[in-house]
Amino acid sequence: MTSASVEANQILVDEGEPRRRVYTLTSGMLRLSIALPDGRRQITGFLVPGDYLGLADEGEYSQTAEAVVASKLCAFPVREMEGLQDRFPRLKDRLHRMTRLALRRARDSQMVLGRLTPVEKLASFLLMFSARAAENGLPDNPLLLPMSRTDIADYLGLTIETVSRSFTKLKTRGVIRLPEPQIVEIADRTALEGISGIVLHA
Amino acid sequence: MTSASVEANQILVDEGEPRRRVYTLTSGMLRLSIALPDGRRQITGFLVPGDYLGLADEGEYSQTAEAVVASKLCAFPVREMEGLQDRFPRLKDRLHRMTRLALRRARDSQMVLGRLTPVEKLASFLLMFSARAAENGLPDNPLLLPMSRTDIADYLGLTIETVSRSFTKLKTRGVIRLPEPQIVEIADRTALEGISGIVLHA
DNA sequence: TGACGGCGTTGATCGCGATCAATGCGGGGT
DNA sequence: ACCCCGCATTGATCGCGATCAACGCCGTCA
Repeated sequence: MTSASVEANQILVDEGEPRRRVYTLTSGMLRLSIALPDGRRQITGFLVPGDYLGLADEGEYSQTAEAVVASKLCAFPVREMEGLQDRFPRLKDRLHRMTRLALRRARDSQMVLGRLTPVEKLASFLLMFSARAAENGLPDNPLLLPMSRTDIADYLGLTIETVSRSFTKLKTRGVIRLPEPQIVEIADRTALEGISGIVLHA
Repeated sequence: MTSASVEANQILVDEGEPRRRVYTLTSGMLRLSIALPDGRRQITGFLVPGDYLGLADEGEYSQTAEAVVASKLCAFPVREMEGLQDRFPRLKDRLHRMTRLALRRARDSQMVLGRLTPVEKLASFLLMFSARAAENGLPDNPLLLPMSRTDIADYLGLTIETVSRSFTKLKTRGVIRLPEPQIVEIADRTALEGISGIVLHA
């Protein structure tokens, strides 16, 4: 078990690279993405402290992991992991539980990507992020979004312009305030929940 | 352990219902879906024999499972499952492995939903289905699609009209043939792969 | 046998989100 | 101080996919 740290926008693991380690994020934030040959990109999720990286993969990583902000991690060589899991069944259960949670979140994301309108997508994104911030003991109302508009767009299947316009719509409706582009104040959580129309797995 | 069977379009488990059993599909096909209050629906996946139902959930089912065609399953009460997993570590590993595969597939689906065009979506859907049919020892070239256009639309985040037009486009380009709406003959697999632009987890 | 209803396809039109473009703002470097 | 450059926002326009609508086909049932 070794520790690792990455700076903002640095790549930690690359899609297709052999899966040698599993990581736990201890601080910061990562984004996981898949890219198409022509440059289109889909962000499949953001990792916050306590989340794992590389759990579901087999053979090689199926996603690229980059730091959104400077981050620290613990790295476990996959060989050691197997031994560890045998010696500590509780660890094995924990990893399995985290994988199942990741799957429930991915299913939520399928719903968001496939069937919500841009404003609904953004509303559900903000609520999910607020819930996850609260879970990590971070402020959940003046909410800090460390990622760029481009990242949000690539997560929600939109363009940055549409993301920006959706922020403006929520602001105009009085549902949120945006003192700074990265700081979201949820003015009316109930309204936001009504707009999102969906309850996501925290 | 008991067995169960459902007829076409019959609901097996409903979103929100307490999770009392885990199932394995032994024959037929299921669709898993999430619904919004206003009726919008997202199909998150199709289950083929060998797949499990309810693995990722905790407390209650997060998705509705319906039969696409008449199907048979084995049902395991979750209580027994825990005991079984302790007595048969191989079973536990198998369930974990299936969950991880389901997660990789869900991530692929996020990419498809968020960033592909309708024709690309359909191409990748057909390739994935062909691969899974082959895995199950079913014919993978004159490919049988047991689900309706509505199901395909709700899986790909499109309308039935757009799905139908995308079929027509692939047909016009000579990539597939459609002797019947439910039978797809892949005339040029390489071209289809080029259109899809993505390699999905089988 | 004819009427009906479900399903898939095709056509016509609309409107939302993508695209193209310009502007503003703030931070960093020389 | 100045000039960039990256990022977010806003405006103008385009075009793709949704929507509205009609039709054909093939079951089932009386």
